[in-house]
Amino acid sequence: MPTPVIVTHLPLPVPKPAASEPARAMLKGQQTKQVIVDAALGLATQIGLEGLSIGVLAEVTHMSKSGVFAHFGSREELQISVIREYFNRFEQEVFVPAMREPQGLPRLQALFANWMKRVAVEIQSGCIFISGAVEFDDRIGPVHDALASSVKTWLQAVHRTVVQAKACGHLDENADEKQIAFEIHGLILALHYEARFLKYPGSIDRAVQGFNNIVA
Amino acid sequence: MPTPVIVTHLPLPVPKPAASEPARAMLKGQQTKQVIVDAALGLATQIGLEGLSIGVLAEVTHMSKSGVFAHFGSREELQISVIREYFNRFEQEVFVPAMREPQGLPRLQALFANWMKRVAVEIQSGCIFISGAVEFDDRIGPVHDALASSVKTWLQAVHRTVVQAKACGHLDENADEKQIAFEIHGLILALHYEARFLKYPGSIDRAVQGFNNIVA
DNA sequence: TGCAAAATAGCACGATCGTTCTTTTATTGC
DNA sequence: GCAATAAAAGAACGATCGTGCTATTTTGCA
Repeated sequence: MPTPVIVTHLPLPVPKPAASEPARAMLKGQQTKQVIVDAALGLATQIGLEGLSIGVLAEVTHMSKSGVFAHFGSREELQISVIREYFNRFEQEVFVPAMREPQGLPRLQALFANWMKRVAVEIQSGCIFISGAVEFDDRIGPVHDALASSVKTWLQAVHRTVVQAKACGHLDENADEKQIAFEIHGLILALHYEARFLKYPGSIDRAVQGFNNIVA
Repeated sequence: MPTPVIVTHLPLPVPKPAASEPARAMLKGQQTKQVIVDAALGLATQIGLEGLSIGVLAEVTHMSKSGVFAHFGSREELQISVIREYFNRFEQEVFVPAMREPQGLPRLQALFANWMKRVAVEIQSGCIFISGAVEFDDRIGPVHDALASSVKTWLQAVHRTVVQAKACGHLDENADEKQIAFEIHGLILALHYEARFLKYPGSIDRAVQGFNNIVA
């Protein structure tokens, strides 16, 4: 039986892939924009999307403020570009490799393991899906929307993977898929909170243990 | 067997209780300071401790910027005052009532129920123990320290309550108390995230269900 | 009631913010 | 290589920020 391919798209207007084949070189403007977004992502993970300032971004990239600004037209557009970049990396690093595992519990375990691995790195660098949620939870506008739809897309992928695992008979037949997805999310959030903010050791092991408790 | 009285103290230099008996009226300065802190707490829960600005705080309280500023001497001191106020209210609302319940599972259940009740309100208003953790997770200084020690004090109280519940034989004898405290924290964080940021309905029920799964 | 002290206001400072406009430099297609 | 065009820089704007200094008002006490 062929396992259906499930692809997750970021429900945002994705600009042209900017010529994927390496033969067709990126225009100068496009590649400096990429440099800026990379630097902005690095800054945003540390100090948050709201802490992102065009001034320090210009310093870091050795450009003028207006030079940086011209690529985006507004600070909000810059923030949205950062969110888009973060989502793409997250997808490539966490989602895509897990999809190569067989459907069911193995795939769910891989998904959680990859997620954990990523958060373990983010204990040092920060996670804008978490910090952004706090910064934009009571605001409206395009930045909030871009962030919320990215997060929802990801959480839906988690939920779908749980549903499949149950459908494969790998979970208790009385299991509530939404409940399991909720509790998994909680483990990740607690790991991020206690490890990054409180500097508690052993949080990773506790998140792993929590996952095993849930699927058991 | 007498149940030991457990008191939680905020490990910060607490300023004079400012005359607890109502006969001794508060000095004018003290009571306007209280008004300012109240307003600041209201602002900080919504837009975060970092979003707190003396300018808008002066507007809200119908005072001059310097009038507000003089009560604290620095923005950091204002933020610390807000944290202290938040902690006190949290303690009175969540911790103190639970301590009136008998030790063991009933007290743990009351603690979680009160915590949930508070977070349910904070779905609208925001929680500075959560937003503050994100804002100050990679910063150093007195504000970070005040926030971290407040949170640690609270989480230790939760852990202690779990230990007591197990000691009373109300939990599985193989239960890991730290693990349980970790998972409970995760449920609260997931509730706050999914209800406040993503506006998902039913998050409260899922947190309750998660708690029941843990203690079972 | 008057006087010292506390509380508040007023004003200005340097810094940083996002943004706009104009000018200069670099890159592209022919 | 030249001309058209894109990219980057430069300078300035109004706004807001935390904070310091000096006046003015208000309070508490003898």
